[in-house]
Amino acid sequence: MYEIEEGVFEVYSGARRLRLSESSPANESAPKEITVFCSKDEFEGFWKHFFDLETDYAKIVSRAAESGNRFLSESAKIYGDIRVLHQDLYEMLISFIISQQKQIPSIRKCVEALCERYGRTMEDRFGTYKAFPEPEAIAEGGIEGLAGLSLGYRDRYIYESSVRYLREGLSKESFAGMSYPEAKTRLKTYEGVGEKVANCICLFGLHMVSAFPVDTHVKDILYREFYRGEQPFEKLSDKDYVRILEEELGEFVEVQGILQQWMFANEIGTKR
DNA sequence: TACCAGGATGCTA
DNA sequence: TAGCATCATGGT
Repeated sequence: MYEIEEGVFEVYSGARRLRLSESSPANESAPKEITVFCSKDEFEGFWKHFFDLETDYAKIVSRAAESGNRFLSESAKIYGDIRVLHQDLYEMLISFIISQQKQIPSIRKCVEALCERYGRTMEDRFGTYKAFPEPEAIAEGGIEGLAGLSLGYRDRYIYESSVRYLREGLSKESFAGMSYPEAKTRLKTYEGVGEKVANCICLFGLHMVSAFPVDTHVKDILYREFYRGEQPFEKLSDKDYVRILEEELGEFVEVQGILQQWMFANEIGTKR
């Protein structure tokens, strides 16, 4: 999501782009009005599902708001309008491989550079733009074709994962009928995909909202807001965080990935 | 300059 | 299995 001018945004997914604007109503307590600039068919056929508009989040928001945990409650109240998007699987695979050991602005630059080099040039009513690359383009370009994009050691992971993605004909349908733990296990066989990245792909690429990615920010949250023990932060292991999650957020297990998004947004203080 | 980033991997005990 | 070093690169 990019804000290209005040109140005007662009959203990209795969080869698609959507422009939308938000306007503040005269009555400040009324919800903001969103205008999407696309055909009704395109909205109903793609973007409505992309934004997960079929799902009623109100119950989840109110449950979280009344959870009794100060931080979770606050996060739900402030950021409960953030939805877990139905994003493209390959795009999530590559984007989250890039994300490891990088800051968010740097991740964004890398993805843009990758699109610029390997994405197809697309055109809509607002002009031309670059799509997210197809796996074929990355595979054909070879590992050397990824040089100069600030990818560092991740270039090999991106290339090899792209080749495997093609060879196995991977798609969202490949995971149909698979449980969240089964999907995560399969994803972790890909180069450069560990526990955290696999969870992100499950959450954003497969919409498995039980997935709860634990990164550096989430570790801070879990320790500061949920941990009841006496150990110092440095002493906690990954297993400890899994235990904290089960004990403190177990009642939300079927939607905990959604709560993760709200708390993450609250932690980094931006509404993306 | 030193340290850290929406971590993953391979080696060692 | 747990703990640790190492892996590029950019930002602070």
